[in-house]
Amino acid sequence: MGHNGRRRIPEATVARLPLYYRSLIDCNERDLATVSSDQLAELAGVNAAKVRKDLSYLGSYGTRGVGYDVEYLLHEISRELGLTQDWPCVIVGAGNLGAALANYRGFGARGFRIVGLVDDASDKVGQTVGELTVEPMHTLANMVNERSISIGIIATPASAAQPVADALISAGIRSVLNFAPAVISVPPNVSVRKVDLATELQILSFYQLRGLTSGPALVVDRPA
Amino acid sequence: MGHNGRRRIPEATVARLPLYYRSLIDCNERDLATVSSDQLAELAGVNAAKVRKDLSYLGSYGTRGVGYDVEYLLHEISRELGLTQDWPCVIVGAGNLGAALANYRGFGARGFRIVGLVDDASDKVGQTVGELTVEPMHTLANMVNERSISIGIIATPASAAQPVADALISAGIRSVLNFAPAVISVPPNVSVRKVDLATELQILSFYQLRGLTSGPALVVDRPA
DNA sequence: GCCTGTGAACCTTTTCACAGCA
DNA sequence: TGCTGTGAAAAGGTTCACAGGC
Repeated sequence: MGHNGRRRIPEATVARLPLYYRSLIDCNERDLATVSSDQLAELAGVNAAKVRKDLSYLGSYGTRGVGYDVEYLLHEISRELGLTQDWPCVIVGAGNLGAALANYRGFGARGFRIVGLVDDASDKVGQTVGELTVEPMHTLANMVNERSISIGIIATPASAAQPVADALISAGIRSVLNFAPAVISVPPNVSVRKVDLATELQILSFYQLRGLTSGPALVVDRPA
Repeated sequence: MGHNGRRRIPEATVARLPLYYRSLIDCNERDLATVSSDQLAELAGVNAAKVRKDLSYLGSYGTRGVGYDVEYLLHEISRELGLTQDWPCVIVGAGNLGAALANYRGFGARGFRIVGLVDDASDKVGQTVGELTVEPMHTLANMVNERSISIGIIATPASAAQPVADALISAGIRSVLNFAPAVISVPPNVSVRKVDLATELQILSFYQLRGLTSGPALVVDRPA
């Protein structure tokens, strides 16, 4: 089984694990017992060498000549990603985006439940969004504590992003998903991921402008 | 001025240009005439060496001992990103997410106007969302043509993503932003960027689980 | 024969460090 | 002196290609 055991998993690999996870769920629903790196690659939209390399960082979970046991690999990846446990989330900002996120049934369901929705605008506080009621900012620290919230989602305008981040962090949050189009500064023990719609569109426009394509874009193979 | 002239801009650099763009807008609003790579780095949340390298791919637009002229650099980056022109977009999927995106005033405004909202559900068609009316799928090809749409935004459930992508592409779209949690296959002359909330949360959960932080996360420097 | 696991080659990206110009 | 522009070094990520077990 080579040197394997406890090597540090590269960031690029971590970023692809959710992709494999989703692909394996697919396999499972189609009652496949095993998958090859080729099949998994196709489902995940990457190439087979990458799949094998990535999975090898987790351990030697495949069988030569056969492939990977779907259930088993699914279990291992879930464990690595922490999807066997619950991650209560709070959304700050109950505007269009915040409300949509609160209602969104696409959080891979597993684990990431929205348990709080916060906004400071007095016309928002008290409103109902799905099963949540909008609560005022000053309740944040208590909320995080009482509901064991571990992830904060920023869905405010850019100008509010930094103060909101500060508030989340001083409430004890150490993982932040930022939808506001602004860079936020955080201490080194806090993770931030950002999702920026304008940025994505601008990248598309760059390539469209030149008749080029972004990425390997080798995600081909459709007949037509 | 070195070898510069028409070197190909690396993808990693392209992905950061929107960040610089936004930072420069900030500078402009604060009436700064010039900005150094250090300042720009701080605003964009990257390091100064990267800023200089990135900007050097565009040309030698800085002045040694001084920095970069804000207006001028802003103009150059706008041009590179194609923000001097209009990019009409269509959103497919008028659920929570699609509706939120249609209303979202955070597309960096410039250029990316949503000019169509499409959904196939008969209870959605005809509804009004902001200033848009939901139109049925079969109007897509005409719409793309008549309104010169260049970017398609997929905001459907995962199961619809591939057929919707196919429809967009056969309508002539060559840039796709995919919010559905599914991999879509496209021919090599089409760009796809994806935004996946579940993926982002799972990456956060991976690092939180281990008490680690993703990325360089050196975006520090806040007093406290 | 089939498919994994993995060194080694290769390519991209980041960082360093400093020459060169204002 | 200050800050850019850029070769060169280092790090990180991807792909190749094949040994090795099923």
